[in-house]
This record gives sequence, structure tokens and C-alpha cells, in this order.
Amino acid sequence: MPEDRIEADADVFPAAADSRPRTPRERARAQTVADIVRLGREHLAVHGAAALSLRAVARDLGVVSSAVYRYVENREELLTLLLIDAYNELGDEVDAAVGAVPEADFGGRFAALGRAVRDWALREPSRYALLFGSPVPGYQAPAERTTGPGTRVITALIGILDGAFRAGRVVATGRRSPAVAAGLAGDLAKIRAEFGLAVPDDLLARGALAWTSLFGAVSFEVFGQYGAGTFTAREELFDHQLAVLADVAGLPAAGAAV
Amino acid sequence: MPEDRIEADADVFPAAADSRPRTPRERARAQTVADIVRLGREHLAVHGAAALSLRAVARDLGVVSSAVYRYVENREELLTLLLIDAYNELGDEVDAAVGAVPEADFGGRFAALGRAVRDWALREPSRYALLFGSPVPGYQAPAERTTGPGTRVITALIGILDGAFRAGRVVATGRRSPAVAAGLAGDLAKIRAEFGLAVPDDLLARGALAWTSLFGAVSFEVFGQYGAGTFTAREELFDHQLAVLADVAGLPAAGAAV
DNA sequence: CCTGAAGAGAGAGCACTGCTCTCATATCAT
DNA sequence: ATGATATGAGAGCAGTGCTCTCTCTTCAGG
Repeated sequence: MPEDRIEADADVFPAAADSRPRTPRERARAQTVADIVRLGREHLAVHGAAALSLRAVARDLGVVSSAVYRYVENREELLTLLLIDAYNELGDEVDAAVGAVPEADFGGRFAALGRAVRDWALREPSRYALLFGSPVPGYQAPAERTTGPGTRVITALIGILDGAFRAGRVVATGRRSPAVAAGLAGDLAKIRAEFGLAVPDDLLARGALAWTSLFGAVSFEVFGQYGAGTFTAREELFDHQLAVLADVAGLPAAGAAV
Repeated sequence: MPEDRIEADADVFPAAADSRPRTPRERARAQTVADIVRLGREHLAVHGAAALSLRAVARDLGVVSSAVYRYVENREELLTLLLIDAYNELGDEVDAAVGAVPEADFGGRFAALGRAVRDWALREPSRYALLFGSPVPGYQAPAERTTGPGTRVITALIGILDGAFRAGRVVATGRRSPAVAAGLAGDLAKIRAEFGLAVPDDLLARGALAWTSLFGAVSFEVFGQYGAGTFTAREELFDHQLAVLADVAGLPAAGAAV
């Protein structure tokens, strides 16, 4: 388990992922960084991102505050590590949930993806907020380290949509399909080329809507934007929203005959 | 203009809205509170909610830090005032945008509502984040003061949907209308009773989806969840999303014949 | 008009934060 | 064994929210 822990956290450093720590000192250092991330994750989960304190982490680590700066450049650096850590945990859970549904059940895979996101978000509201809530002011996540793990969910979603389209399982969407303007069409063409997709413009734009809508629904629930007692059957509401969104994206119903 | 300022900020205190300050001292006090809110709004807009500092506001006010505690109980209280202030500004802009479209143009009113939300959010990202981003940790907005202004947008949206339904202008939605589970149906019935609505369950649930999806799309854009160069034609993307969402909610196209 | 109460501001202080600097010690490679 | 390096401790600075006390001003009632 501790070995797993180290490996998992080693993924946080893409450059160091291939060079395993060899000397005892390097091993100890890697372990300390892993401990800092673990403690930071706990503080983050309990108190939220804004209250994440390097001094508190140092106390829990049994070390004086200045010592943690040997391992973490500053507070932002730790936030970045926790950002990557959370993105990867969410990505792992989404991948597992999607992978547990037959590949040809596109509607079921979409529903599994959505439910995995919601389940993780409700279980880890503070970490979800770090990923999808207000950006921490003055903090800009370094794109070269976060785009990889940060795009795992949308990559999985695109895979489902494109797979359904290639399998000829995308049903004609609602009556009214708004025209795709020229500029947007250019963006979509770039995305299609980058991911090697086959889906046409309108469907791709609808996929983007399903993407943002999924996180909109989850954020409303996690951030308490629904009133206090407005929706008591939140799981049913979410499932309804997922079903409508699947339809919007042209996906067949979950479990539909292959 | 300063008079307007005072009146606008007086709305922040529902209890005091009817009792105008009479004595000079009360007038001075109201003015000071208004100044604090104004300075807080500026700090909030520039530095974000987490960096909002009462000491900094006090400095800008030309007063020692402890003095502001005569007017504002604590930092949370100021955040609550700014929350109400922002909710009302957003509500005003949405109401104005919706009101500028003919009442029978339900699709147009929906589009105007969505664009007003997006425009305000892009213009005031920090204040939008305070309303719809991660909740400030340890801070729970007092419902009795914020629910009123906080529900203006959804109230306007519900008005459009219900109006369209009552006018018989709601078109049959997409092929697949997922069943509404029992618990969700109960929640929807309560909402229908509370607002005196006529829309049936499925349509009401779709309205909730349009609601959360609208803010999901706006949040993605404001919070930078889209990649850096993924979407360059963001207004076109948003308009496309709005059009699909209108269709999801059963609304006719904007400007459709009355 | 005078006086006492209440309002308002100043200042000191406490506990906390991020972060830097210096100094001493422990560890490692040569 | 030795010299370089990694690590931790401690002090310190500037900032934060918030409280307490002390003084001065303003106002209302006699």
C-alpha cells in the first residue's frame, strides 16, 4: 500500500516518473513529498483550498514550517500537486466506471461517466471545488503539468461520442439543430483533427454542451446552488438530467440493444 | 448619483429599506457602510473573494482597521453584503435584458436571459465566482438574506417557461422523454405549487437542466475550464449552446412568429 | 444650555499566515 | 576521512482577522 502510494504520487512529477529514486536520500525525499501531498489532501478535504496552510501541514508532519519549503516551492506548488492528484483520482474513477460497461453500450457508458463524476464530487467536495470551482485568486495552474490529467474526463467523453458515431449508433437529434457558425466550425475542425474524430460539427458542439452541462449540474449540487429543500430526490434529478443530456448528444438509451 | 448609490446599497438591508436615515449621524453611518461595500466591491472585483481584506478596505477608507468593525460585524458579514449586492446587480441586468424582448417571444427572452448572465459574468468574473463558484470555506450565506436576491434569475427563467407553456407555444420536445421518478415528481409538484406553475413534470425537470446547464457553460468559460485555445469563437459556441438548451426546454426559436 | 449616554475612531495586542534568511547538523559521494 | 550537499531549526518580516481599551465627538433629554 505505501508502495502504491509512492507510485501514485510519483505520477505527479511527469519528468521524474521514469527515474525511480535510487539512493536512500532520494527515497526519503520522495517519501516526504508524498507525505506532504497526503497531508495536504487531508487538509484540503477538510478545510478547503483557501484554508490550506503550509504551516499546518508542517505541524502534522512534525516539522518546523520552514522545512517544508525544502520540498515544495510555495503554497501554489502544493496546490498544483493536489490539483494533479485530484484530477488523476477523478480520471481513474471515471475510467473504471466507463470500462465496467460494455463498449457498445454507449448510453450506458455516458451514464456511468456522469455518475462517476457526481459520486466523486459529492465524496470530495473540496477537491472538486479546487478543480471546477472558482479559480484560486492569483494562482494560475501551470498548463504543461495539469492539462494532461485535467483532460481525462473530456477525453473519455469524446471517446464515447465518437465511438457511438462510428458505430452508426447516433440517432438523429431533436428536430431543431441550430446552425454552426463559421468561427465555431473552425474550432470544432481543429478539435476533430487533434483527436482524430469522425463526428460532425453539430454533434461535436452538442457534446461540448453535454460536457459543460454535466459539470454544471454537479457543481450546482456540490456548491449548494439549489435551495435547501428544493430538490430532495437529487439522484433522480441527476439521472433525469443525464438521460436528457444523452439524448441531446445523440446517444442511445443506456442498455440499448447492441 | 451618490443618492442613487445610497439607495442601491440600502437594498442590502431589507429591514432598513423602509426607514430612511433621519439624523445626521444615521446618514453618516449609512454612507460609511455604503462606502465600505463600494470599496469591498472594488477589492473583490480586482483581487477575488479569498483576498478580500478588511484591513485593506479600512486603509482605502482612510481609517484604522478596527474602525470598520463598527460597521461590519466581520469579514463574512461583508462577504454577505457583497453577495447580495452582486445577486441584485445580476438580477437587474437579467430583468432588463428579458424585459427588452417582446413578452410573446419566449425563445428570444430565454436567449436574452442567458446572454445577460454570460455578459455580466465575463465582466465581473470575481463577483460571479463569489455567487456561483466554490463556496467560501467555513462561510455559509445566511439564507434569510440571500435567497431573495439569489433566486431572481431562476424566477425569471421559470416565468419564461411557464409563460410559453400557458401560451401553448411549447413544442413537443425531443423523441425521448425520460420518465420522471416518484421522488423527483414530488419535488417538482412542490415547486409547481410554490410558484403557481402549469408546466408538467418532464418540462419542469428540463427547465432545471437548462438552468444548471446555462451556468455550467458560463462557469466553464469564466473559470477557464475550456483549454487555452480550444474555443476561440466562444460567443458562437455559447449561442449554439443556448439554442440547443432552448430546444431542450421546449421553447420556440428566438424571434419565432407570435 | 449642560450633561450624560452613545457612537466613533485610534492604538495596542494576540494568534495566525506565507515566506526568507542564517546557522547547525546529518548524510552522501569521492 | 573529507568536503559538498541536503536537511531541519529558529528567528524574523509583513500581512491577516479580530478584540480590547482608551479617548474624543456627537447627540438627546432635562
